[in-house]
Amino acid sequence: MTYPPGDRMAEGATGTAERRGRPRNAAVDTAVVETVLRLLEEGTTIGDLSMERIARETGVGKATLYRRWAGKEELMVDVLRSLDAADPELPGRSAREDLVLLLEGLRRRGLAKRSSVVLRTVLGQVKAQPRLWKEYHDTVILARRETTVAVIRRGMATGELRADLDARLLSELFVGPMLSRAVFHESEELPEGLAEEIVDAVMEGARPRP
Amino acid sequence: MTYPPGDRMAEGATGTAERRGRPRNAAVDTAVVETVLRLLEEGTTIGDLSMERIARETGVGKATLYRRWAGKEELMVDVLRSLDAADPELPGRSAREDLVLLLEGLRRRGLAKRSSVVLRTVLGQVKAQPRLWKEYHDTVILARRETTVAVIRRGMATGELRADLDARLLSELFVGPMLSRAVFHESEELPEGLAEEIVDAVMEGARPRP
DNA sequence: CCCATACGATACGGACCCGTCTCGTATTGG
DNA sequence: CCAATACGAGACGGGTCCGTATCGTATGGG
Repeated sequence: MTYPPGDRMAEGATGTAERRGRPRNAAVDTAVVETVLRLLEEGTTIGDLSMERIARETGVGKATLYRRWAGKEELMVDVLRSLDAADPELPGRSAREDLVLLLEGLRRRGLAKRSSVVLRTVLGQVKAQPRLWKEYHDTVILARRETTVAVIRRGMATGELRADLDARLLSELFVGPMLSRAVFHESEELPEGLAEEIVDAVMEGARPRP
Repeated sequence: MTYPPGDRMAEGATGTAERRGRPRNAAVDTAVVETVLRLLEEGTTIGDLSMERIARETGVGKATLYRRWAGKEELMVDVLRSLDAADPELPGRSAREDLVLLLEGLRRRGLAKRSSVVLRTVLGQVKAQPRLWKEYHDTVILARRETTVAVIRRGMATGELRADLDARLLSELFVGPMLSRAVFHESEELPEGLAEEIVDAVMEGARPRP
């Protein structure tokens, strides 16, 4: 699932592309990333994640790690990539349906300890690891926002949604409540049906209709 | 501003309450907490914060730290406490006004690097430091939610807000969009007037009114 | 067959950290 | 004045980590 890097060691230009000796064991790449995810799920901080420990827990030599990644940061970037979940299919029949599907995707993601823990951890390391943050922000956060904004615009075009509001603001009206629950609270607070509840409530508004 | 602890060392019950020798320098308590906040603002991870470094950067002996706090976790709890910002005064004239004030408080908080960075950092350490999380969750997150829910209920009672929705869900409709911006995006995305925009949009709903 | 490379294991020097303790000095109460 | 405590500085033993190097052993390509 992970797709670790090609060879990063390249000391000189000596490298003829033809690799000669024993080939790398691809299973190791996967196993390492899985170990990191498991440790994160179990509550380990990025700060507490050492290459030494990762090697130990994977049952692998340190050299095997350094043969693949130049350091912790490089490894982490690959770990993040491995979390890229496919966006849900959006049938496009109605804005409401698409929005519910999007939020439902978020809800499931919040329920999967794996991504929610990683999410929190990543958020906490933003400034310390600008590369990690940029990677995550650009590939995950911005991508989701663009998808959502596109749905909003379609809804505006069909008259399903008010066209007099900023599309991005509107998208966050839908997404924000689900995200804040996923990030700030616990998984018991992400019950089934929450996606519909939020979408319908935002659609109708908080003010009583006459 | 910070109010560090009384003496935590209490080895035995020997402690007669009358303190004899040189009294502690209260300025040190403040200076230490300020140092930690500064380091966090500058992007230091909790994991990279060592007692040794905190002492060094504050210009203080390690013993001085350990005289006040039993360890890093205790110190961090006090750091978090020092961030408790007074909740804004809620005049209670209308739900809309109160909600705008609440969200405006969040916006300002997101703008203050100090709290937003600490917020992200804390979120990232949740599982690794259950005590920290509980402290933060209970004193900050739950308190805010309760305040918001109270406002919502008042609005329901006066007919300003729909009474057919769960008050907590409704509160998150208002708070979530502001929070998700503050946490996931950058401070340029927290423009003046955002609080009103969100409140009004949620009030009216996303569906066109007839 | 043979040589390049991968593998797990482990040792290495250097860095930093923890929490305690000991200096010499400052500052208080009694 | 004196006993008690605080202070900055830093030594101390014990730990973990980093990134590199070196084992002996697998496992492939040419």
